[in-house]
Amino acid sequence: MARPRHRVGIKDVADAAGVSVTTVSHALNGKGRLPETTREHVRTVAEALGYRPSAQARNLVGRRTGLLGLAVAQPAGLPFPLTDLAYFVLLTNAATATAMRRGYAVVMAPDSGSPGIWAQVEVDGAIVIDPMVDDPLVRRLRDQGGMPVVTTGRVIGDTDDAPWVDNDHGLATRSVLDHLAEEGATRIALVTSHPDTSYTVDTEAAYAEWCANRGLAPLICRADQDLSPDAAAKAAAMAFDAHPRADGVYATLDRLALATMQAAQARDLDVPGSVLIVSATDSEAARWAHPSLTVLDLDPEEIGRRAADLLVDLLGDQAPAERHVLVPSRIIRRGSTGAPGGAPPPPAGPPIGPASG
Amino acid sequence: MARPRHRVGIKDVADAAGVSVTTVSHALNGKGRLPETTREHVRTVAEALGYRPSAQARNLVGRRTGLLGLAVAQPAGLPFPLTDLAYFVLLTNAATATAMRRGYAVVMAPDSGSPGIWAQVEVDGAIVIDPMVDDPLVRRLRDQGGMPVVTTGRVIGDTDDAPWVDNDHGLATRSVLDHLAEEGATRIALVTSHPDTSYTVDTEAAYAEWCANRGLAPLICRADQDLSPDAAAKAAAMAFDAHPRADGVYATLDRLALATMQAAQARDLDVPGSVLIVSATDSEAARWAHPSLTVLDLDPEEIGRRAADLLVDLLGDQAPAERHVLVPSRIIRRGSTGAPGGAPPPPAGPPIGPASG
DNA sequence: AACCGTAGACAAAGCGTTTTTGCAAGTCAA
DNA sequence: TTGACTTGCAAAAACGCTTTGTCTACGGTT
Repeated sequence: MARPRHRVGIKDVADAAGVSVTTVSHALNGKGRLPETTREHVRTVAEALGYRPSAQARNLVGRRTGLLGLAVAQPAGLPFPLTDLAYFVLLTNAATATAMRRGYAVVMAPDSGSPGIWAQVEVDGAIVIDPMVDDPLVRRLRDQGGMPVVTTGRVIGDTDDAPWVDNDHGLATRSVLDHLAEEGATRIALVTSHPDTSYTVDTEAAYAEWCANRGLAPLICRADQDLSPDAAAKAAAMAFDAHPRADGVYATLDRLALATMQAAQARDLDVPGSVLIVSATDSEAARWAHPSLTVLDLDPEEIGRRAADLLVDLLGDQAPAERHVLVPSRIIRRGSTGAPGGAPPPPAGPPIGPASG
Repeated sequence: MARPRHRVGIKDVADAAGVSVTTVSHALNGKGRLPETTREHVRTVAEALGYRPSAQARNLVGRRTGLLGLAVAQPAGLPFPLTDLAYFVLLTNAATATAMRRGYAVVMAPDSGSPGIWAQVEVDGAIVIDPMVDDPLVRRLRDQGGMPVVTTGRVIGDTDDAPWVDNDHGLATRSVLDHLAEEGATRIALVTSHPDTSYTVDTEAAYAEWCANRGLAPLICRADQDLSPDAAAKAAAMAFDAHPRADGVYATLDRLALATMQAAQARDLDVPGSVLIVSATDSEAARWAHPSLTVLDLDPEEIGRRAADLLVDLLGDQAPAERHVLVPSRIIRRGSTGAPGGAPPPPAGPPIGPASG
């Protein structure tokens, strides 16, 4: 009751339970040899006292930091990641929550150049979002004490057993293309950025194969590296200045899809009347566009959760169930492929990819 | 050379320098009574050995966690903060970098309901972005061990000496309104969200006063709490369905400004020909819109930096220079107020607000 | 009866720092 | 010359946990 401000430590629990600190530690951590009765007793007392072990002390003895790094790969010079911000925020929040539940705090920072923030702070492991081909940040982090690094999206050029979490972009691409075809598109273009991440590579490959299977000529419009509005507009224009022009477009980023829509409308092509458009990422802007954009829901939250789980597994004693995780995605049909435009988002389609869990 | 894998600790430095660990600690931390020569010597040796003190051990003895919380106030139920994502990401990155430079890691999480993640993780202090009136999260954090909490934007209803970092939204509002008037607007409406954060309150107040000073009737269009596209559209519509209708609009959020532009264009009102629009926040979408939106650059990075600095000051021994920081903002003129539409963003106007630093 | 194995518990040794205390040697005033 | 400070450094005690090693009973074996 009149407890001193003194935070309750393992010693207090031991005293209250009439046992030694060793026993408390063992009981609470499932170590040592103790009868279940004692464990239960200690647990009860600890609970009653509101005991919460000090992360600092625990980390000190365990020679860990209790921190997980969360880095977003970021082309040099750009203030923003290329990844859509909403995607990134959802992923991040989910990863943070999961990591915390498992005893780790997440510290987040952009890549930002050579020495970088990541040389300063010590973390036990790291998650890198959307790494580039042969990503230097991933390499640096791995070198730095040989810590485990989980990537969301594969690192093209990496060894086979590097752990990752990803959507099945090949499968997703095929189902988007099927959807466009079903809705009547006969000449489908791919508007994408430079293929330097696994999802762009996978998407291009799946697109090329899909076209080949149907005897169609592929039309790939790549935007310049920097993804400026101009670059996006130029890439989008390619789809409509081609002969015959595209009547369906799959864009790998919402901003590319929006640029495509602008390009179409500038040419008096009605969306979805004359052109169907699908974006691979969802965003505020995609929902607000006129018409609203049909998108792929990549379930960034699940990606974040699984990445954090995988990383923590890797840090623990037992090996993780699987070093590679595929997260299913699904199409959200909106106005740009003819779904009835309206306020409440229409129900999502069936999941694409392996079942979750 | 053939050092064992053993990470270099304070003991190693002491041995190499031929002094005790006490001396090393004192020398490196500027404590104790040591001649400058000894300090210098120790520093040199430590540097040569690449010594980096263990944050865990340091925190353990200092009874701190070395963690700063970064929470974004988030209306219940919404997956996203109301704050623009880009604003939020820039602020966050800057705060993280600053905190790290000063020895703290930043863990970020959304508010997310009552018990919340913040009851789990222990932090030494926290930054809350854009708190609401009488924000419950701020209250909970303060109660929780009496930790210092810095807010970006004031908590309406808070005591006077609660520390905060903010833009001078009153000043900013006046300069936006002046800008609109200069460009020819005679009837300027304010499109805003419900006044439950300090910046909306300040903006409404400044707007009302500005109108009163000129004998103009104010026209405030408030969107519903949830800020859905529909709510935004409805608020925007008010500005043009009023009689006489608005020929200038200041919107307190980029999505409101975009909705306003859509509403105008739906009524065949040319922007900027017949209606001028300014948004209080910048974003990807604002830059991409047609015409691109004139916005206020709130300098979220500076806000993040100053908030982190203020919080760390508060945690340290010495009191911070000032408990309240005003960060200057500036207008970025773009197409929606008649700036020549084009690729390179036009040079920014003069700063609004007190000089930085 | 002497021996062994084991279940149950605990004391004590760290983990890598900071901080407190102590203690020589040197400096200065009386 | 003597006490009273000061200076420069080190030994040792935390900080709050985990882990290792040890010790005592006690039942079962030879």
